[in-house]
Amino acid sequence: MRSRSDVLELAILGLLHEAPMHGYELRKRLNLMLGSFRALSYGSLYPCLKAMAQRGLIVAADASQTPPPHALAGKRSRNVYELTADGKEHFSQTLASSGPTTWEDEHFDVRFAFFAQTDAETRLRILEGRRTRLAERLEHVRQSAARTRDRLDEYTLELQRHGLEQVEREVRWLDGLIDNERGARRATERGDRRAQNPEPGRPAGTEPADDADASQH
Amino acid sequence: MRSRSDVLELAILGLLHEAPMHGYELRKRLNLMLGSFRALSYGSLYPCLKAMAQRGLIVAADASQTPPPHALAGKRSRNVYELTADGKEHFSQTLASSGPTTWEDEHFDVRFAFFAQTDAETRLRILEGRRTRLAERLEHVRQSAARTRDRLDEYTLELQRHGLEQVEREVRWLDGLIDNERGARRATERGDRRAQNPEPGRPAGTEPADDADASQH
DNA sequence: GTTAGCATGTAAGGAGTTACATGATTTT
DNA sequence: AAAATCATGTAACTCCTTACATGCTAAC
Repeated sequence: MRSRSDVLELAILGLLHEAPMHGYELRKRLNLMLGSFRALSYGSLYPCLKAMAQRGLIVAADASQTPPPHALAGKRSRNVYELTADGKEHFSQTLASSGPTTWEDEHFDVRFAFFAQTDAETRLRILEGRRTRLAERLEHVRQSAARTRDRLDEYTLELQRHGLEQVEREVRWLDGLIDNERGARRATERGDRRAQNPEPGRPAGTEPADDADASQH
Repeated sequence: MRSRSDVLELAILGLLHEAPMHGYELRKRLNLMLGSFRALSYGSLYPCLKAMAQRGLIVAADASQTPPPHALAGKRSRNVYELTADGKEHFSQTLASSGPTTWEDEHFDVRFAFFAQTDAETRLRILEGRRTRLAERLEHVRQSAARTRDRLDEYTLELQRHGLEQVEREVRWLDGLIDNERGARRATERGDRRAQNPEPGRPAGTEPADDADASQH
């Protein structure tokens, strides 16, 4: 019963799968990957790397191997990590899983970020799971909102409305993605070569002209 | 240097300010209030109540005072809490503050939930602070996205695009609210009696017919 | 009368942050 | 040579969750 925050671990495995990296850089990529904010601290990252190295998922290759731009002799700083065979194995096994924890808030983003390396069936199962999860929430919130509506002031009401709208939007986003995946799958089953690369693209109903206001910075 | 999660404390103060309550009910209201998910556990709530009672912000009035529906004699369960004078004082002082922590993610929602009891100037300052905060994020993410765009696969790109869009939407929501507050303030300054109650309403550009798709469950 | 839900609490532990301590490299 | 930024790490502490332990009340 592995605790439910192998999230960080999975993210690290995934990034190191693309290319070896040292902690500092890893952190920046990590912060970008997940919606992008909530800067992960070194106090989290380094201990995690250490533990993963001990478990044999990654190894710290001394910087002597790959001399960085401005000649950095094999002194001692810059621990460049890379995946071991075990690490690769663990990564792909995790990517193949699609249990209920997969579509929880924190997990979902990371799993989605590695969809390009996830097989189509798993992708679909995760998207559908997430969609169901959000729809449940929506229903729950709607009902309790209906029960308490008249007792609330306008600001609280507006907050609730806005929260609801955000989740609704999220559900529609998932709907678009699911449609795309289904389309790609049907095309593949029919042997349509052109659909080999799923192209998540923009889900239906999301106009690219959307940031007209925001682009005026 | 009060730790930055008086969030829970503030929320409790606010709810008890409306009406005395026991922990179990408090928890339900609490979970509704903030976007509505991430159920707060008893393991958090009860110790917090205890600590607040010790600090003299709230008192546990024995259930004997308000006998619930089906006659629950003053046995021992149902600790109904209410604010003390100190608690009320602390609450209104906190509501009057508008420091930088105010517009951080977790704080903001709670502060907004109590806007009806916050004076107009503070409301505006918090909204503007939050807006600036989000705009900074947006800028930061946009730039690092632009730097890494070509190296990313389509799913990661879509995730980034979606994240960006969400924040943009949030900014527009705030813009609407700020406009409303400014309008209400100008009206009040001119002595316009009709604008006494700010009516946050729906910010411009947010159609109520929005959940047409979602209501088909 | 037994199951389900209301109600309160505690102990252990997970996950992450802040603050500190250190040193190398690059820029000014 | 000073300042900024890259880079790594540790220790203490915070906040919260899970799991446990307990007992009352309502419904079937």
